[in-house]
Amino acid sequence: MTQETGPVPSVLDPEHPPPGEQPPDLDHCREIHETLTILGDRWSLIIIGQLRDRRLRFGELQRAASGISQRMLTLTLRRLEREGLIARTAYAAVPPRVEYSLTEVGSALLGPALELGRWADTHLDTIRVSRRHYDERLPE
Amino acid sequence: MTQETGPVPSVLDPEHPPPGEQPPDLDHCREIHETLTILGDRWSLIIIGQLRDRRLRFGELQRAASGISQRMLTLTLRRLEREGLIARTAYAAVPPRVEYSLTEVGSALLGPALELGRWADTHLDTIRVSRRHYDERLPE
DNA sequence: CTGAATCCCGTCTGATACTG
DNA sequence: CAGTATCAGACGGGATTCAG
Repeated sequence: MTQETGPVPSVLDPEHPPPGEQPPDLDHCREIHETLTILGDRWSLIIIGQLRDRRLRFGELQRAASGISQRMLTLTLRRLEREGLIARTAYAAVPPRVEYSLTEVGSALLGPALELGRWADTHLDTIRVSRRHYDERLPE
Repeated sequence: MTQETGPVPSVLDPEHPPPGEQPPDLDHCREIHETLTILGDRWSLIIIGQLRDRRLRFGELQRAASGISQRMLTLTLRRLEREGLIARTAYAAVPPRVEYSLTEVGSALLGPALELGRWADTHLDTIRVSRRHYDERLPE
């Protein structure tokens, strides 16, 4: 997810806007898609996870999130900073030193992320099997 | 998220593969990214939400998920079926009648989705403000 | 060390038209 | 009704190069 092509539709009941009630019901959550737009990319959650318990410098982050390119690290950090999920601290020094840390909002995301992780742990194997079966049935 | 360009890195600690312990720790979850790849697109969660408590026909789904094109509905349903999150039942009749319903795995996703919804409800306003501030500061 | 700029490709998505 | 086929645009992400 990821492209923004029009107005964000409500995830679970696109027809009825959320009435602003307290318990987020599956029927009144226009925001889940917007949330997925925020961290549905390849790197956001990885970065957030790395920053979970300690602030890190740019280079540390790049090494920690193995495989990310300099470009994508920069872009992802900028966006997460813009959304207010991480904080950027630059020290006027030579060589440059920039540290990133989680904000409260960003930290609050760790819980839901864990929920997703549990679901994944429980069902991902089943899903992989399902894919294989599906692919084997079709080409016949 | 969305593109699959290489081996899926662990989300929260890409360097260390998950040792296969029970409590999914933020450090031992290689799967969250794979999960986000599954439902990080624009429509998957919308479809799943619509199927939460009742099976729906193709046309009903398209009307329920306002805005989705026939093409994207088809593609999304196929993928979700392949992952085993939804089940497709076709009735040999004229006119054709196809119904979609959640599988157990798909239903199990509703909980984590609600968690994300709560996070969104709590913090999304803050995030929107943060974006505005960020955009106002920069262009100066 | 921390980034910005550019080029390039694959994918996601929508619009439209056609079919059993 | 429930799709399939084709076209075209937007965006994500990597590689590489340059700069403060």
